[in-house]
Amino acid sequence: MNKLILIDGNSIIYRAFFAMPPLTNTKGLHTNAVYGFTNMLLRLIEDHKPTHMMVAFDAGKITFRHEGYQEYKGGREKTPPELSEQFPLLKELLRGLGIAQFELSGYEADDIIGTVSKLAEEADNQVLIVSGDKDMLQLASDRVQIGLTRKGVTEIEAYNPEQIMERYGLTPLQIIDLKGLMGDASDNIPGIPGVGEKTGLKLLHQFGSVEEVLANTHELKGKMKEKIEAHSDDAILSKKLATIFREVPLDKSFDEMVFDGLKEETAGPALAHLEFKSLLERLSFDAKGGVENGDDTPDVPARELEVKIIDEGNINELATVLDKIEVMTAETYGDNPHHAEVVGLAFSSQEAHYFVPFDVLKTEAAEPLRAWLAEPTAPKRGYDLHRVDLALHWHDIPFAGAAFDVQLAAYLLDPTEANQNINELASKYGLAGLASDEIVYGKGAKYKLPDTAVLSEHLAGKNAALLEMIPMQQQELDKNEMNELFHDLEMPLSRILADMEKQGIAVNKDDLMKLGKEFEAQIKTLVDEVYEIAGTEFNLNSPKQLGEILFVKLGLPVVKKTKTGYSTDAEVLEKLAPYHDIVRLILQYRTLAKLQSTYVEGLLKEISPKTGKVHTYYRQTIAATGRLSSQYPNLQNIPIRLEEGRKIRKVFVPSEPDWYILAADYSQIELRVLAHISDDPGLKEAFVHDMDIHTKTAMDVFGVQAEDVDANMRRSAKAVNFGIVYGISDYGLSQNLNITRKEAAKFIDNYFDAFIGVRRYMDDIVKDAKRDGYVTTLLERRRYLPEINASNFNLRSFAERTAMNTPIQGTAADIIKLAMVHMDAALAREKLQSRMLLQVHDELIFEVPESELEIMKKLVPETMEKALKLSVPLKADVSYGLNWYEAK
DNA sequence: TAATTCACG
DNA sequence: ACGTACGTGAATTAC
Repeated sequence: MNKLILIDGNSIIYRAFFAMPPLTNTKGLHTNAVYGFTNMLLRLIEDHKPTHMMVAFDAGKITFRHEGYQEYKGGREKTPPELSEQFPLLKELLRGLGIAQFELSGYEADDIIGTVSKLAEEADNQVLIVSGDKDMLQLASDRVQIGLTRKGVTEIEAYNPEQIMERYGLTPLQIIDLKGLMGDASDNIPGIPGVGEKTGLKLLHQFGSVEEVLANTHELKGKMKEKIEAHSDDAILSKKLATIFREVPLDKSFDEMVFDGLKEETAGPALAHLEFKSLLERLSFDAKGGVENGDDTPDVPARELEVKIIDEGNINELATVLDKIEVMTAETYGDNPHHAEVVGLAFSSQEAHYFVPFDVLKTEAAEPLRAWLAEPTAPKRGYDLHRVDLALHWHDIPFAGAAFDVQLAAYLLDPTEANQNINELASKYGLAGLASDEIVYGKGAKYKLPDTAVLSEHLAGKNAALLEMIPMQQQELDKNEMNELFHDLEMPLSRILADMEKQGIAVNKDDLMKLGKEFEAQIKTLVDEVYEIAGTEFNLNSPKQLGEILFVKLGLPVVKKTKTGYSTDAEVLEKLAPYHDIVRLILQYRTLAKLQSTYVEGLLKEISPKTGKVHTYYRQTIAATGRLSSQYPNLQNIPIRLEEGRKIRKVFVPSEPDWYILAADYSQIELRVLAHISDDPGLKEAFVHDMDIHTKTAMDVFGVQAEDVDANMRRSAKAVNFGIVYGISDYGLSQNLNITRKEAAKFIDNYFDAFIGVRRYMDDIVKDAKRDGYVTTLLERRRYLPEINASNFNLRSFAERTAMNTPIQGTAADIIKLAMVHMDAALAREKLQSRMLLQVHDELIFEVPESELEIMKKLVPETMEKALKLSVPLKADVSYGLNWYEAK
């Protein structure tokens, strides 16, 4: 017989919150209620040894009870923020503890519990319901006990029907009648005024039910009779409201509630994350989930898996079952996939695991396997296939047909926790028994590859985890309506990115070295001058030594401090420039030193000897907003704002003679997106007429005509527009414009008066985020904001600004990604030689043969503008030249 | 490995 | 009262 524990999550967390003294973790989040809740859970598990557990939560503010009675739960005190911020923490912890949690929009936790307990007792199981709410007593039966919290939260008093009879003289169902008569102030259930527990019990002992009481009021007298007769409707309504609904359409089975003990590998990290050290000790769990073993010898993975190790002789065993292969994992070595070693590949079907050492993959006998890898119609599922594609490419093994990338799916499901490796993902999905990479390989300097037997089994373990994970992720993608985003945008994009990266962009090495020589000479002069003025030689790159010179030796005023000492950043130096000639020189030095080390030397190091190009690596799972990031080298931050730096762009050239670099960038994409999602009439009109948006903003904020907008007004308006996109704060704007906070606040207020739709958007999106715990882009990309209800001002404000910014930045990212997918298709469809090379957030860069210049000048901006239909037009400007500098 | 600085959108 | 603008990556110093 099974033993189920069903917990009323909302009720218990409330109790715990008020019962426990305040407690915060090092990040400033309150954790006392979660702590109390956890203590109670551990106690329950120890005392009752349940086979199944489930925590139910209320979902949404409006429930079916509001249909008949809109004032239900009206007038209730707002949940204190110190408590609301703990809900996401609790839910995350429950996942780590392996305890199921249910919620269903429109129903309360007690309805879910009522429904599950009904099913459970019908199936002959034992049930313990845990709550702080006496209403639950109505669910008691010979199979269902009700545990009510006493005083604190860890003490629980269990009731069965006999004990309820002893205590109240009522059957469980009569508890509903009692509440019908008494009402409940906290839920705003009226009941009959003047009837409390005592009178209610007396009436029920006499008549048995609310209906009988009302039918027999003639047997009563005095004030009591009047009140009951006057409020008979209230009593009926109250009884209805107090009745737990036991037919909730829950699409859940008991299997989903199975609890087979706390697993150290998931519970440990979850408890450690909350900084519950005492609980970790009590359970003697390790914060890392018990994966540390203290010595260097690799552990044998927990799962015993049989792996067929493939060699030239037995490769047919794999070749004949390729159509059954469901997942693959490639073991690569090295951070930069363009230079990564490939150690071997593991393939798994539902029946068997295979490991192919890389040397074997290169043999003639492996041709069928290589053909399968290269075949676009043969679907590949795995983790970070983009990296696999690149690594194989540089070893001359083509790869195609990526159909499901677990890393990418994880990124969409939670972009802030995406760079989880397979092990972390596996524990997230409750799949145990995977040895961690650290154990198998050792970490840091001790990193070394284990022998084939250990490695192949480890990879097979990963494959086994992937096999189980993929359907779970697919289900979650379905639930979040992210199928299109995943299958039609991000998956195709990952192949396009790989193509761009393999193509690379040519760099004129000689010119770059010449530029480096020029910088070197200028830097030398500047350094000498600085030493001369300072009267001593020191390390100009050291903020510490520089601070010493500026603020101690030269006695300049300290403008700003950092954690470790004086700040010497550009903003500070600008302020100091009037005081001393040395400061200008230092600023110039900084500019040139940056260009030299990052862009000349850095770029030179990245030029491939093989291709004479740089091949960046776009990362698709880093930025929380949905943007790409670029590494080895980063080609998304090549200088442009200052002329000295902009010259760097001259060395980026077409890779073929008589070709051109063509660049197209979206004009004001983020503000256009804002106009669309805020539906602000003024902003929309500005873009429909393609006005200069900063001038238009200045006109509306300052209340002047276009011709009266001076440069300063436009500059301020531009800063306000930036601020709006970033999630505005008066403080941030005041810093940016170097004005007082009051003046900045005034600007913002004027802006919101002029663009009321934008104000409404900002208010609504923050409200939505507080309600849902996440925000989304137009294409349903999602970002969770667990700190949106934090009581810590800084944490909460940051989350609020993120809530405002992410749908804007993220939708812009969606749009250019769409444009890239469409552009890739267009180049193929039109059979063009032109190649897409780079993406820089709102800009696409191509290399184009002269013969295709005319068509590309039209096709690129057109494709970009049509990527997604908004309520305002999108605009893209195009230009071209002999190098990236000229394409401006 | 963390902190600081600075390049980009 | 609180004290930050949103999102990245790379180079460098200092611990």
